[in-house]
Amino acid sequence: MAVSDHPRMSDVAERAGVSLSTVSRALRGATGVAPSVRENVERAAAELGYVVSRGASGLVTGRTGRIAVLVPFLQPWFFGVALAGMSTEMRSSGRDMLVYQVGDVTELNAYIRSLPLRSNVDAVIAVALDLEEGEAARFDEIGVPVVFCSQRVKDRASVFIDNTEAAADAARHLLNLGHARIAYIQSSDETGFSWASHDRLRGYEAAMAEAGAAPLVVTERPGHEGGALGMGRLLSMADPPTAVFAESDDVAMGALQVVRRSRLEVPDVVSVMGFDDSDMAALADLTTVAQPVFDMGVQAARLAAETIDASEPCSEHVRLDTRLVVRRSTAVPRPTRSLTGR
Amino acid sequence: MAVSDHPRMSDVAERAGVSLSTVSRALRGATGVAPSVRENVERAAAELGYVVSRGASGLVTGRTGRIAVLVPFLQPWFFGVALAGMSTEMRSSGRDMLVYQVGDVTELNAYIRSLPLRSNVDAVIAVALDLEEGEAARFDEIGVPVVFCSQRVKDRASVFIDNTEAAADAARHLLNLGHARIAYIQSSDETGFSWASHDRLRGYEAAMAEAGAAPLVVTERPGHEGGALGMGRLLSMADPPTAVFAESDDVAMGALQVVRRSRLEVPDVVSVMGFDDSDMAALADLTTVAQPVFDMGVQAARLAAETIDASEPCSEHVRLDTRLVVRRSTAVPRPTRSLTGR
DNA sequence: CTGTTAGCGCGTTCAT
DNA sequence: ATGAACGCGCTAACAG
Repeated sequence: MAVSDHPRMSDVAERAGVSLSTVSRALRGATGVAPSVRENVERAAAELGYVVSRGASGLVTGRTGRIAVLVPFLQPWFFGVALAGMSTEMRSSGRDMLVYQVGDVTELNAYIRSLPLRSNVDAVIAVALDLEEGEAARFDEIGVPVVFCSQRVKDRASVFIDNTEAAADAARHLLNLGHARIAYIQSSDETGFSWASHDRLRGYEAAMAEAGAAPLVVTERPGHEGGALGMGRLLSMADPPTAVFAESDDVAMGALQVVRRSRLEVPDVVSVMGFDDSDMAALADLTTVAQPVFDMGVQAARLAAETIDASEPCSEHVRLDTRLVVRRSTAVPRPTRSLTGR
Repeated sequence: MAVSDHPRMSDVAERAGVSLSTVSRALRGATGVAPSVRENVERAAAELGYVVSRGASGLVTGRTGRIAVLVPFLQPWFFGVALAGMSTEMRSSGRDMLVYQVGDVTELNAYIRSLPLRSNVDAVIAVALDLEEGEAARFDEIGVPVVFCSQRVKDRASVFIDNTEAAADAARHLLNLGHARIAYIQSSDETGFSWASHDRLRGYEAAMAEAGAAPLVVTERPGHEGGALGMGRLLSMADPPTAVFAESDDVAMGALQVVRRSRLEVPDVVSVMGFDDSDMAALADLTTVAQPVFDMGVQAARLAAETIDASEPCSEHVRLDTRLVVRRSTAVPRPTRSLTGR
């Protein structure tokens, strides 16, 4: 197979009338190159449409200029936003972003091992992989620094929010509005609960306990389908809750759908609160907890870049703030216990 | 700077008790390696956690095993799904996916040139970049085969749907239901219209003309905000339309929001049709045109892989089918011209 | 400030 | 079926 006919550094050198190493220095922005020469070289490179081969330079420097991002899914809003943040940060630091959809966490181990990471990327960012306490060790054998995004991992570089505190704030908001019967809808699949969900539940429970209110938790499948099912169960209880706090906006949307199809009014009959502030939340006028997903991506990429530049393991923890976004899906509770208030 | 301490191929060779070239052959699945030896080598590599350095092998083969994907945005549903399709296909063909968010198309040219594509990736997939007729030529100078996804480009490998025909089908569905006053909401920003939007408009117009109905087009900013504004304008007309066809689900969602906030019933008062079948559509019970976005990603990645393997330019066109997904946002028109029908 | 030289890790001849 | 030697394009250390 013939080697591709791309221009090489020697072509640029010839055109600029200098030596190979001068081109290398000039293009790399290294010091010790006369400004006029540098300009010449850059022009020659541009005219040839030349770009350095990262493969060749990485062979020497031991750096690839690439960061791998591992996501469980690509489709949900959350990952698109996080990737956008990372992309922005990596663009400014001149690094490239490799994206791998790892899918089911149960096959995570095997998949990670099959990935060409070691000596092919400088760092890995693992996004919302919901690892168990010890599972982070799986990343040790890939021989590349890892930054965790949207999950706090002990003694590892990670970027995260305080799900527990944020959920407690959200629950308190409902309590402060005067709600006493507040349900929490959480989701669970074959893999079990996500850590985020787990932490949010704890925050909800803490706030309820603090207020002397009895917790009411329903568990359904993930996504808006689960939200619809959960709300269905709540609406068929003897004493339906006046407010529902869903684990995520997606779950909340399912809950809202059921309420609206039943022609019950939100928030008159039942208040609904979500978590995420995804793009759907604004559309649906959903009160929710906003988490800075884009910024989490930025910070994760920044942490990765720092780790690479420092060439030593980093275990910095970056906790980002959440904020309650109050919209029209929450209000003071209905006065009576009848669903329609009539 | 010390070279990283990853295991090299020679380490595997030593451990397996064979030579370097045998390891290379075994790991690459080349012929001419005794089965027992191959097994030994693979075990040794696994034990060492060794993976081939693509940089080094690419230096020899001229192939990087990487495909770059260029997207204007990362956040919208569409791109996540398309990337998921590509990711799936690339995983099965053992290639890695580099993702670049190119952002504003106006700076596309400069950005593409700054990207380390030539001799760093084997192919480029450009997703929904909305290029003008001649703009595709910008990709020529990067010296890498390009596949266009979600845009038809003359004489270039591309994967796309027939937006015009799909939109005509959608409009015909509304006409067949008995609607005569059907509006189309399109979006436009500083960059102008997208090609998809443009093509859909043509389909709508053709279907309307065919039925002898007068077209009614409103143009607003992109996204659900534009949909809300557009619907506002339609609802304040002397003779509001009985059906609205939005350029996209996102726009349709904005339109739906306005209708619902006005306490007008969908589809009793006004039918609403979208385009995309995004995840929101199902949630909102929105009738829409489904386009196979995931499959478009798969096909684009497949085309890219074929082009690479054939090592010659490919200009195959892959047209994928759309289908109308009828939900509860469309129905026969209200009997009277009053908005509430009373 | 610039040029010369020696490898980086691997795939591919060509021997054996 | 296996091994030895060469070079892919580039950077780094050194010499000038």
